[in-house]
Amino acid sequence: MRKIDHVDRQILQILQDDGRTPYTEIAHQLKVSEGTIRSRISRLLLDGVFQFVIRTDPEKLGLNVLAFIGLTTKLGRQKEVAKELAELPEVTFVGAFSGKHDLIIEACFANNNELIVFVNEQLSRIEGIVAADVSLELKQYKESFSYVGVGEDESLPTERG
Amino acid sequence: MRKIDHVDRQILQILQDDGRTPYTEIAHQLKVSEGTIRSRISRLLLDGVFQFVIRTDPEKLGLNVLAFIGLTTKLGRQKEVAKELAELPEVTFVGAFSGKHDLIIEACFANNNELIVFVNEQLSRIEGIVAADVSLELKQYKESFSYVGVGEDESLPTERG
DNA sequence: AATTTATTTTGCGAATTTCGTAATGAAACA
DNA sequence: TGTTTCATTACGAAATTCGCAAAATAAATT
Repeated sequence: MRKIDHVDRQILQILQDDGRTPYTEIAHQLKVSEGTIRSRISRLLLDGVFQFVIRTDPEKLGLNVLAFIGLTTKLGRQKEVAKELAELPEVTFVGAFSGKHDLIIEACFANNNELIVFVNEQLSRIEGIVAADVSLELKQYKESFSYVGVGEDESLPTERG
Repeated sequence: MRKIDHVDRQILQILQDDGRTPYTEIAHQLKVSEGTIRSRISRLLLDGVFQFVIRTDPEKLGLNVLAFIGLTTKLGRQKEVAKELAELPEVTFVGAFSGKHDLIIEACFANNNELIVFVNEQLSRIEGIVAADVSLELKQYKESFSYVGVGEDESLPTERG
């Protein structure tokens, strides 16, 4: 995979704000040709560095309850539990972690009742979940889906499988 | 705000997979005119239902360490702490929660060392953080940035401020 | 250092998409 | 039934994307 240089990062930065910014516009901002932007974007896409998506506002879709749930799983069942959870549409995030909880998931619901039904009925049905620690989101202060600009170029180690 | 109907949801679903799908293409798939797609999308954007963004792969950007950190804050300092945290580029998510932790944040780093430096130097500098409970992400099983298709239309309560 | 080789950038014309806008159609209301 | 409102459609104009070949750059080799 080719190294991601400063121009690439600038492209990503721009697309972060508006994923539909025309190539011509990006080209103009970065003072290169449209073809350059196009070839770089298609390379970044090919390398799986980023993808075009949309970000929806859960509240506007009627999902007013968002919860993080820390799970303790029975030894040896973690992976299976994770995969089962990932199948559920309410669950928007599943990760295995070190620390207090073996798995942490994020899920969203229309209301508190749906949440409690989820915990009591859906989670309890999954074999291997020992405990669930629910945290209800009261207010969101930040959420960024793009990691551009965190560790700059120099932090990039040479290569990686 | 106008009700989000099935066509809107289908549009969002398509854009979820590829945020650059042309209006003409969506129109063709949904068997309506391009103008309809265009007017619906601009309305959804105006209503803040969604926005065009990109999703970058942290690993491809050299960010191999992702952590969730549960924070306990001093009573009355939660909001200020949250705002300070939101300013940090490493921090990609900040939320206030009910439950074990007052705040939960997500942050990413190039390596473990940067993480420990962050916890020991950045977090400790913020006035009002009582305790930090770090969970290291070992594996990610699912992450969806769009909530379309969770609670279908019928789950949408009438209106909301 | 010179030459080859590989890669990136640029510059067009053609195809496609988006945009502006006015006409049409459909639902809500009086 | 007539009126108002709002969504959909149609279509030409403007802008964007695409395909591709030439030029420029960078990297590798001798």
